[in-house]
Amino acid sequence: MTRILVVEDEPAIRDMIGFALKQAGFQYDEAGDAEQALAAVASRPPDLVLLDWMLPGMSGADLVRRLRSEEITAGLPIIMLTARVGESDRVHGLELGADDYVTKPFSPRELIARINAVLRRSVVVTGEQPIEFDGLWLDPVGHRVRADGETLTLAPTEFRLLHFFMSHPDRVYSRGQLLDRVWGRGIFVEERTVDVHIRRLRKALAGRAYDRFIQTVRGTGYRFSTGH
Amino acid sequence: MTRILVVEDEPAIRDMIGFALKQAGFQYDEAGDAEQALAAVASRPPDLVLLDWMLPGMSGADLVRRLRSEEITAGLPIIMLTARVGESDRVHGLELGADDYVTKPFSPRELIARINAVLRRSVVVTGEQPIEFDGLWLDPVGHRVRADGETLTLAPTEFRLLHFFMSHPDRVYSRGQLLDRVWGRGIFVEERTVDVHIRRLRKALAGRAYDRFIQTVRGTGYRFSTGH
DNA sequence: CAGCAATGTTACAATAATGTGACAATGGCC
DNA sequence: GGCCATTGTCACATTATTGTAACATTGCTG
Repeated sequence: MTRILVVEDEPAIRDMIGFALKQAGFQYDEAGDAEQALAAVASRPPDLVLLDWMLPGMSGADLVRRLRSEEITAGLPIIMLTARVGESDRVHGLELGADDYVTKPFSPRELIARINAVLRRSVVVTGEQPIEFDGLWLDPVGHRVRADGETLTLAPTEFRLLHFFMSHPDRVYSRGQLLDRVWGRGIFVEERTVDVHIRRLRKALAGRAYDRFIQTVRGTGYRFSTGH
Repeated sequence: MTRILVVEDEPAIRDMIGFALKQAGFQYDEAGDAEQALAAVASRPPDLVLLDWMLPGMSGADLVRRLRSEEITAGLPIIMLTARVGESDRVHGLELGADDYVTKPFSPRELIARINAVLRRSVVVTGEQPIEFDGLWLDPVGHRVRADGETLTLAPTEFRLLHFFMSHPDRVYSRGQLLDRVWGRGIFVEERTVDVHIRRLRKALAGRAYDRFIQTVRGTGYRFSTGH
């Protein structure tokens, strides 16, 4: 499932975009300014960023520069949203490293078309590094998990769940939060579904006793931690 | 600073391109025909070549072939400029070894975007050295594949697919990404087409059990890897 | 320890993703 | 022009995944 981060301060436009994205089958997160955007990117790297040129505080251009300068986010596909029409601005945005831009006003159809085009172009995932905890190793790029060198087979949701946990260790997440961040916003499923997937993930990790990393916090949620 | 060689016989188009390139911060050289282009490449190798399909004398296609056949220029990123719209020409250009093509008329923005995309991609491009994994051997220049010394016959698409995979092992690629990078951008085919070609490639490799190198990652795409 | 809420566990049916074979269109080649 | 290889697409088969419900177990509170 493709996840898109929408950085836009106008709630009306944000909603419109959100609706279009949902229609098109994308998951998405929202950010009202550059700071929120950076936080969102850090906590859960999206597959693509839709970025308004005009933002309160740090401008869209600054944000692009910032994202491009960081190793991890350097390859993140970015589409700029801009009301400006001057060629110099366009070139400017592209020079900074945006992969494409869409001029307001735009139709949802156009937006989706651009997104698909850029996504197809983009060179795989955000240059994510493998993560390891005590011999439990996960490679986001290769989509692989190893326990003490032995490859494990995980179903897609199990993989995403483990990936999320390993990216955010030592933190408790409620079922609702997990649904939001692993399943995606706007996905409507029972909260107990999380329990079942936790169970499945634990089962998959149980062979080498790595299931102990997935811990239940009664009354709150679940946590990934190498400690007890 | 990135240097681009523009091979185009029409002075008007050349100027337009030159202006766009300058605006975008590229340096560039110009050539009016294939001979000038070869001379320019020899004297001052560019980072990328923008090449008109229709040239007086040696055609653009011939020039691509020529550049690809020379050791030093074999990996040079090439973008074709073409007025033709026929699907067969596109395939042709990409088969010959162009990295992308832009159909006239094009906007400066589009051109720059394509250039940036190709440049970003080409950084990772592996040379024209033969690649081998556990007895599966592929020669990009000779267009040859051997399994334990025995030559395999692959259809062109199968070969490109395998070549791409072997150049990027242990990474998962979505169907869309494979279409972009093996078929070429702007080629519009069903994503399921990838499945069929994967199947054909596996079949071709199955004799020596090398089909296990092509792995399905459910919900995501495919991966080439010698491991399981 | 009873009673209750939260979580673990299992089974299952619906759905989604992928594998597979066939076919028609296309273009190269003689 | 006729033959052949290649290719994209479809229809259908097969398999994996997923959400849910139902029941079991655990742990807490008084």
